[in-house]
Amino acid sequence: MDKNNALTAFSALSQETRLDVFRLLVKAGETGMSAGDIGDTLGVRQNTMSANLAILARSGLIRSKREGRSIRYLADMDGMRGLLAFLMEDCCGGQPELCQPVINELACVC
Amino acid sequence: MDKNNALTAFSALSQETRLDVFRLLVKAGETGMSAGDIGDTLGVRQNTMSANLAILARSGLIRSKREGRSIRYLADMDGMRGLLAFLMEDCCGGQPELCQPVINELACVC
DNA sequence: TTATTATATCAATAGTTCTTGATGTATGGA
DNA sequence: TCCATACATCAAGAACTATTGATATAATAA
Repeated sequence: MDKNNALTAFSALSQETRLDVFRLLVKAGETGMSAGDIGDTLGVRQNTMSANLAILARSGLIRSKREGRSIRYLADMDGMRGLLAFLMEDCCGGQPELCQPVINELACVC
Repeated sequence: MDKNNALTAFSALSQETRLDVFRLLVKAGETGMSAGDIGDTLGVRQNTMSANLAILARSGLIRSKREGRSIRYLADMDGMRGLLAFLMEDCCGGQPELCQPVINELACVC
């Protein structure tokens, strides 16, 4: 993960539809969802959703798998991990107790 | 943390100077850095940096403390925790093992 | 008070991003 | 082959964002 990857990822998450999509796919887990179902669930037009899914996919936060006529999208947890690691690199000026609560909060929602 | 807070935060991190500032302040830890030192370190003009610091502060990712003529900025780890918790809410379709690696990666850099 | 240092705000321009209608491509069924 | 379904791409206008020079404010020192 370099700086440009990170910028692309944060930019991807800074738009309402794409943030909704990512959170929906986080909830969906390994199963993921088809592009059409995502669009229907969020009430977003086909071409708008397709453009936004492409942006999320390019950012490394989601991946896709063609299944017949549909394409299934899934949250990419490796991409997410890389992003957080980049962001928190050398964190807290050598005082881990400052960012430990971040980790704890994350742990408890899983 | 609601969706608008999250969008504001990701938008704040999606611009190069602001991402640099946040990572610099993460490294600086509790000590933080003055606005001027941040600008000098990153080679960004005064008014541009001021505008970018204001955006980061409004996003809840950094906070500030006036000290005489200077203003000291610090990464806000509570804000960061809230953002991650929002993003990972109800994650992994009930299968915690999928996002545990994210947490582990974070843990080891502290 | 006047000057200096440190930072913030303003208004305008330049650049970027979003959405949309229209159209293209891929897959599978009749 | 022809059609329907599922999704992607394109071009253009609208909306948003970033940077800049100029200026304002806040704290302090002379």
